[in-house]
Amino acid sequence: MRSAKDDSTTRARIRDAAILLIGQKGFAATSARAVAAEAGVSAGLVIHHFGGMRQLKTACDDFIITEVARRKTGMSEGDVTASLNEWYSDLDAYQPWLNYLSRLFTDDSDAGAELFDRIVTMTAGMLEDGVSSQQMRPSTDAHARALLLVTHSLGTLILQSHIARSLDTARFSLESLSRMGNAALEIYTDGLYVDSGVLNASRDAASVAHQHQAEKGQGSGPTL
Amino acid sequence: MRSAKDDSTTRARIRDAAILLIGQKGFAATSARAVAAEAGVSAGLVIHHFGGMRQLKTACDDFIITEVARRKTGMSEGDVTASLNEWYSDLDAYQPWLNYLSRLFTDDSDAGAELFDRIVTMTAGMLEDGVSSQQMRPSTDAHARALLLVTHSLGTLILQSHIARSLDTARFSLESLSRMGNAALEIYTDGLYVDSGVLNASRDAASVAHQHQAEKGQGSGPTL
DNA sequence: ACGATAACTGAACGATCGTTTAGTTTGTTG
DNA sequence: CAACAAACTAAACGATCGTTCAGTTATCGT
Repeated sequence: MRSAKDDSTTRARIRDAAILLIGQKGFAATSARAVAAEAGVSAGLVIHHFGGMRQLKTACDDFIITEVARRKTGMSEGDVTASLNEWYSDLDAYQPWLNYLSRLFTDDSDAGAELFDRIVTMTAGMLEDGVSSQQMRPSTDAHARALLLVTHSLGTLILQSHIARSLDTARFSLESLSRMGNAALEIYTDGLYVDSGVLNASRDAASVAHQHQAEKGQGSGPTL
Repeated sequence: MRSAKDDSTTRARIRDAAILLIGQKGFAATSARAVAAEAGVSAGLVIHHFGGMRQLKTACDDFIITEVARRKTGMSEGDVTASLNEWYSDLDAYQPWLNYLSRLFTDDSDAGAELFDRIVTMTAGMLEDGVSSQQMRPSTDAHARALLLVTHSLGTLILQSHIARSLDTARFSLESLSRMGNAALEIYTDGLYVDSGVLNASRDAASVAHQHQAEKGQGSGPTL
């Protein structure tokens, strides 16, 4: 169930300790000494192996990004969604990685930006396939739709602690994943509104060339 | 266009400087001296007015939460969504507050948790109203649906920098808000899938009592 | 005008930060 | 076993952290 790169070298232990702590507290709140203690080594060794805290951070970024883009079996090598599903299926083992991944998108690093864009591109491709195979409805703004779906997915990743608390389950529990997934599928299948009143109102408002910005904002209602 | 609490006391200047910097870099990466420099005062004065950095943080939390729950005109006093729409309509002025708000939800503070739960409760009420007035479709899991919509909304808030980059606009630009809002309304109105095949498959998989967790994960497809 | 009170500064304190350095242990290779 | 390289530790360095403190400036009621 573990990854093939499960090496037990000291360097790997330090890297894993850093991923754990950065995922929990964030990079700025993670000291070299704390990483060393977690890995059971001295502080100097952390710097000796990575050259510095900044390099350790990028090493962790690279590791996580490589892992998120890797699939053991079959599939195309860049399938990020499949990787995340695999991670979701063995939550205890992968939770530190999921935590780190969240941080990657919220402290706006270059690595996080590249990964985000790659996921958007991949999602756009999946939507294209879905539309051309007539399983999904086309959008008037395919790029925005892909971006929206990625935002929704990563939003549930980043806000996992709030979701778990609100549902009174553990983080990334099967129950919360199932309930949130079904709620999403309901909307993705039947929509939320019974008719297209709100959508039309929004399009009308937009075509009047936003005289009053506030109006459009209010019109979006639950969209926020 | 400014808030009524636009006081120019030194204490308020320090608090605003802290909100700006914490919103930009995060609390752990914001020093008392940096806040002091931004406010144009000495470092000691920051501590003198707030008693310490931790108290300054909670003062900022309280300020933001009070502001987000406050409406100048008319509406019920706890309307968070309306406040956010107001903020969205004057983006240059409110951007520091939006940044700080994002941090509130990502460094899992108690204040952020309380605000999140309040937004969920409020959204659940809006959904109830929408259903009972026959404007929205009912859900088999109303709580999960409210939680999902809040997650989506706050996701677009937290991931704003990625959204702006992907759309090649400024953060919280009108163009990006409009495109993302319409993409969301499309899905909320017509759904994403042309039929209920995926939804049914997911429900079938769930009823088999998750023998293989991986299957359900895969079944959710673009839901991630 | 004057004492009291609050606002405010600049220097200093101890703690902790990332990093360096010197020296020790460990492992490999002849 | 000798010799060299890598792994590793403990101590120390300078920088910066939050906070304290002594002293100065401004504010204000009487």
